[in-house]
Amino acid sequence: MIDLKYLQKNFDEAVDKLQKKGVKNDTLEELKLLFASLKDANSLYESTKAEQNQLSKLFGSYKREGKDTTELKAKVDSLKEEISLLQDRAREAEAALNDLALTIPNFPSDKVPEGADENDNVEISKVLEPKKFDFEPKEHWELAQQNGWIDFERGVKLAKSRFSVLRGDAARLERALINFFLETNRSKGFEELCVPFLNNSSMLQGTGQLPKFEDDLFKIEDENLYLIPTAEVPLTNIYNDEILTAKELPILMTGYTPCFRREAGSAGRDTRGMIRQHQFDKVEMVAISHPDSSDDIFDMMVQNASDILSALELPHRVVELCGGDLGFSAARTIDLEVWLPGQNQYREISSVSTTGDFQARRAKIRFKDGKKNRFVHTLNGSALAVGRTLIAIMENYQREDGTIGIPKVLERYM
RNA sequence: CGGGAGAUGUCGGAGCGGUUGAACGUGCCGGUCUUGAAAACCGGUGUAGGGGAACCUACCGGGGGUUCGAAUCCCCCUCUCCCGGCCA
Repeated sequence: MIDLKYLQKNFDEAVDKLQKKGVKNDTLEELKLLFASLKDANSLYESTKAEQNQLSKLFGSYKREGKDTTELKAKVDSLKEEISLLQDRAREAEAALNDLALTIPNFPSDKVPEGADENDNVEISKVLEPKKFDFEPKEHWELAQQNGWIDFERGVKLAKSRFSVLRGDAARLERALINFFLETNRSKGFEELCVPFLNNSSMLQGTGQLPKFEDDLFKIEDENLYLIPTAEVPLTNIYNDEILTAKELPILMTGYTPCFRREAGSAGRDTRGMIRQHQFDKVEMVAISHPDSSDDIFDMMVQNASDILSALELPHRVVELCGGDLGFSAARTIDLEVWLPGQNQYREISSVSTTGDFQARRAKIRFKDGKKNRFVHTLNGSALAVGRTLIAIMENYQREDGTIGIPKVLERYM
């Protein structure tokens, strides 16, 4: 949730910022109007209500003193009707404002470059040189088939398209990766959590998936529950509606969860192979931080994800997302893209974002700064997407005969 | 899924329908005392919105109702706990 007071006071600046994210002026204009009309409706209701409260108090003392109350009662009765009307109006104004405000994306940070889409993202660095193959490297699905690692057909049979089954060494490798990631994150100070894979609507609103992106989620019929699209949802919302002490910050958390996505808008994209599935494993980092230290934590999280890729000896590049490519909740995002020799391109394997206080406002996560309560900053990032790491290992560690090597750091986990 | 109990501030736990935003304890902050700490004692401490301020409004799980007035009475929902069934 953006800061509506800020919007009101610095309207032009806010419009400017949100244009980077493709929000229309009209929407913000409307938001400003709704905010003003809520204030009006509220103060009118509150002052009238104050009057009624006064009279009701008076009524009490009249009764005690044995005075006649019929005149007083008549007065209050006439107020009551007016109040209920004013209250309805105030509530409507609040609901209208709230509905619209929840659909406004976060302000991009000043560091975010201008740009319309992923083509305008800025490469910051490349880490490790892609290895030269003296044969034509295969794509992961070929290797998967050859090694009996991934059973796409039976995944589809069990569920539907975009589901798959890992078998044998692939399943073991998946498990090894999860352990390796969790252990690495833990050694960097992240507490490991094991959380529910179903979260209720209020949590999904807290992190920004709802109300706008309901179509991207799997919902449980007859229950107010959704399969989580990322561990960011449960990990961030661990502190939903809580007030932390400054001493506790920063809180660094990591967790492994499967992630579930409808992929509603991506028909036809990455249909082959395991790049884009309805269910995939991911190890996530989440930080709840003091506003002053979130920039440093952001850098640390990017570095951590990159270090993990380096430890696996996987070539990758670091990319700063431009305004047009930023997600709804993000103020700033850096993607790590791993080199896939079979596809001959870099593909996203980790995405680290800071949301500033955007999610904290929605999820009401605050901390005591002296006497005052302030919103924390929340950050999240993958370290790493497990399925895509598996693919990267397959393509980067393939040998001419189609067999696949295992990264050294994983040996002790297999 | 069946039977019983409950939901109040950081936590524990009071609360005749009006001076209760909420006793008391605890926690936290400040002070006295102490070589230091503990203990003891004194003071301060909920959240959100509005207003320059005094102050006003809302909140005792959520929603509705009764009433001049509801944490307190009535109805619905949700959740939690205990007993039983089922079950990893």
